[in-house]
Amino acid sequence: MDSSKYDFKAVEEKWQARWREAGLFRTPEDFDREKYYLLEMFPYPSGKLHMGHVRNYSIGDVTARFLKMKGYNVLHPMGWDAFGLPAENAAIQHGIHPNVWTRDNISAMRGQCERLGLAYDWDREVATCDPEYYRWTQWIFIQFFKRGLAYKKKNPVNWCPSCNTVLANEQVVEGGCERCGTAVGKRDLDQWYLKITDYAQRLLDDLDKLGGWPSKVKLMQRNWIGRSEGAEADFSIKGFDKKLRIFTTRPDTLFGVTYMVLAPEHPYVKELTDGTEYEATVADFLRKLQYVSDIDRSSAEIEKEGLFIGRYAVNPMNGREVPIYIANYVLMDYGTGAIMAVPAHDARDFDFAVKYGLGIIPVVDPGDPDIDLDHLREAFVAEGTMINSGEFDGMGSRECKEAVTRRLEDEGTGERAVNFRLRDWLISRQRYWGTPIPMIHCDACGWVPEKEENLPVLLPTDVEFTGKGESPLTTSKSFQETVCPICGEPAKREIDTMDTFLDSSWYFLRFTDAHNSGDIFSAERAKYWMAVDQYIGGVEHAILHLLYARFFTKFLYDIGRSPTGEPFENLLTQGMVLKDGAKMSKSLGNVVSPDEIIGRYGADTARLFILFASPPEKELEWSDRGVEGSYRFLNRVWRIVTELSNETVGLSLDAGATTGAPEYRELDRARNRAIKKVARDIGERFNFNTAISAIMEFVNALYRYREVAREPDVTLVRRAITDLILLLSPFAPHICEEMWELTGHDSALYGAPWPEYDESALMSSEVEIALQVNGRVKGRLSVVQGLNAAGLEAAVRDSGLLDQLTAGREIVKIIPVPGRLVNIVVKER
RNA sequence: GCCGGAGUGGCGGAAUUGGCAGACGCACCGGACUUAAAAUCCGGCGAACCGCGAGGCUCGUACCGGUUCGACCCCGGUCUCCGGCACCA
Repeated sequence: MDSSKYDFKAVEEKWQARWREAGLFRTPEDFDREKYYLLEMFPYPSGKLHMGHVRNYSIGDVTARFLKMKGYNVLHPMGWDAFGLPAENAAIQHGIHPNVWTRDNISAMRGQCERLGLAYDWDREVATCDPEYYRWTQWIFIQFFKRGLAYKKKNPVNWCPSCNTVLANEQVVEGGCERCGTAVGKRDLDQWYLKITDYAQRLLDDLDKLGGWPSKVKLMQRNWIGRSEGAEADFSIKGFDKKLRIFTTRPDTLFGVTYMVLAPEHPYVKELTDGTEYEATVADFLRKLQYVSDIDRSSAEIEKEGLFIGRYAVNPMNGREVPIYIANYVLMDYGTGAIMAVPAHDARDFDFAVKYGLGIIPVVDPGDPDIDLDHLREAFVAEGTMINSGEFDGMGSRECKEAVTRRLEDEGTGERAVNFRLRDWLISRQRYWGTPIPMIHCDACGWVPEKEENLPVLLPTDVEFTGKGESPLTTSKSFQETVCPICGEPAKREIDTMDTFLDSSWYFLRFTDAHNSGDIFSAERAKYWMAVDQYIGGVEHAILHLLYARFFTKFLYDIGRSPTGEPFENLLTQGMVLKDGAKMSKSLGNVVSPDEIIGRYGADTARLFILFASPPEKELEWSDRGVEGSYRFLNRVWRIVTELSNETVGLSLDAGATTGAPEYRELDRARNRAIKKVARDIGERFNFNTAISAIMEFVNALYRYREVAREPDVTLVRRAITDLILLLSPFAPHICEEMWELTGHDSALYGAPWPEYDESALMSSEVEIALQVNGRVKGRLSVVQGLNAAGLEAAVRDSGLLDQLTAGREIVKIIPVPGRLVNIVVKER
């Protein structure tokens, strides 16, 4: 063993064992102290951690250890998002029960966490597949059901033919399955939904309260919720007694309507065409559409297709009769499933009108001579002045929206309306390894929830995993056959399980009271710990997980359970870990395994590098050289500490006077500067990279001191290395514990108080300022500390440097900036 | 297409938010130690030009322009890259 290097393997194993034995990371239940709830997004137990996890948890761990040192009562738990498809696939492919596979993975990953030195309170560990956990997921579902927020509906749903299950809209990415990429089709299925749309407005409004969230994430959620303001209007249909209701965000353009479009699935379509000459062609069109929707939808944009259905609608504004079409570009599940088409002022309608030779009537004048209203080349969608709009002519289009809406309301032909893009959340999954939906179907009583005292509804074990056909739960008779909780007659259990996003929508609440067997969590504990003060995870969860978690929290708040309406006070979205400019992946062969790095350099090095290489929210480019640099740095610390401590062990910090030598003051200034900067960078800015560079500068100052100081001041040195160990300990806890012990401390380093700094030691009596001429630095001047502007200007004038700097040019003015510089403005020649 | 974000040395990145651009690290170069190498310690390191030299001088934060005594930072425009949404009426 090279004596200039520390034995990281021995050191890390030693301290991990000690921490474990001492139960050091347990969270005391001390409600009088100021709390800090720090949480990293819990992982899916795939089997091993990847570098993204290491980054995520290193950020969290440094913060947790720092806050603990700052005196907070810190809750820092970890758990497992343990339901999901890979476990089931393992069962199908290797014949391992999903539960066994999952448990094995969890213990492997827990071991990795420990080897990274992560200070988690494992006493609060939860796995969403624990019956004691999913019991409460089921309980929450029943509360939703009781309040009419969970319902079953037959609907065409997104179906992944490869995963054999339905997908939420959110899980369809560019027309393909989020998980496997297979083209998603449509199927008519009876499915459970959660009525998240009831919360759309609040989910939107409360984003404004989340000052500690990245604006990017808030914007993504805003767009996802997609609030649109406008109006609904009734068009009558000639020879038909029902009105056709449409939604529009542009009521101002009502006079420009030249045709109407219904979604092909609109219920009127059948009524309007049955028995007419159009019946056959319409049926044909629908069949074709079904086929189209089943093939690759991800390829860019689909050509707009439509069909006249032989009927005419009457414009409520001006009585104009316009033809009614059906077309693939109108969706049944947004608005009313029908639109008024204004080709002059809507890009989609314009395309369609051009293709089918339909009229284009401009009603908004852009006031731009370059735009020829009679021969529009594209739709004009911006604001302008109304034309061709009867009494509204000359009005600005913005006021016109209001005016038209008012007229619709006065005449009873419409009203103002708001629509959201957000749809209700489809939560049924035709899978085994998930939380069973605790519902029972009784022929007499309909859908009835399981009695709460009977929860959890356990996953049965007598199932077969074939990977074909329906959910494995269909193979368990004992599971399906039950009795109705209301009438006691034989009844059947729901065999679908829940989307795993439900499991992860409330786990942060369970951590506050993880093993409460009588209740979801105690009100007292939740009140103390909630909300999560800092949540840390990848941006990929910016929409789904974070939106669902907010929704659940609001619901639990409404029923008097959650003490807060928002779960996460502050959010940090960390960037990806890249290698050679690309995301690490097996197919690219650029994966760096955490185990390998820990084995070669130790956990302290891995943590240090990953935090030093880049600020947390940015992408991080993996660099083997950089890792070596971090390793070298730790060894450099080790050497100076062991060397200097030989001379200072056992010395009291209060001992002796210190010399006033310049090198003394310089080292002491470096120490104070580092304490201040590291605290600020960790605690306020989350800039771990600059915190580490501040520690490096401090170490460099120590080396410089050793180089220059003829007679090292032992008190000074001891204070410096003590504080150095404290500052570095959140980043590299193992080596720091070892050095702490080595330098004669007998108490644990974990949780030791963060050092104080002395502001006055940061000041030197003189400060060097820059002398600029016309903004360019031309010289320097030492002046006394704390000089105001006038004093600074006088000092420059008295210095006798002006003539030399200006070279005889006329001085226009002098701008002194205290503590920084003086700019002398001269006339250029 | 719409909405966001970002462009700083050979590389990762700093810059107290309008005040000395390039902290810290990587890579590279030089010196010390060594029989030698590695390791370590010390020093150098944006570019062009002038000077034997100490040093001087100009340019430089994607590009063009503006505001200002002073701009990586603010404003207008352009380009490139990344991310989100994508027929949402």
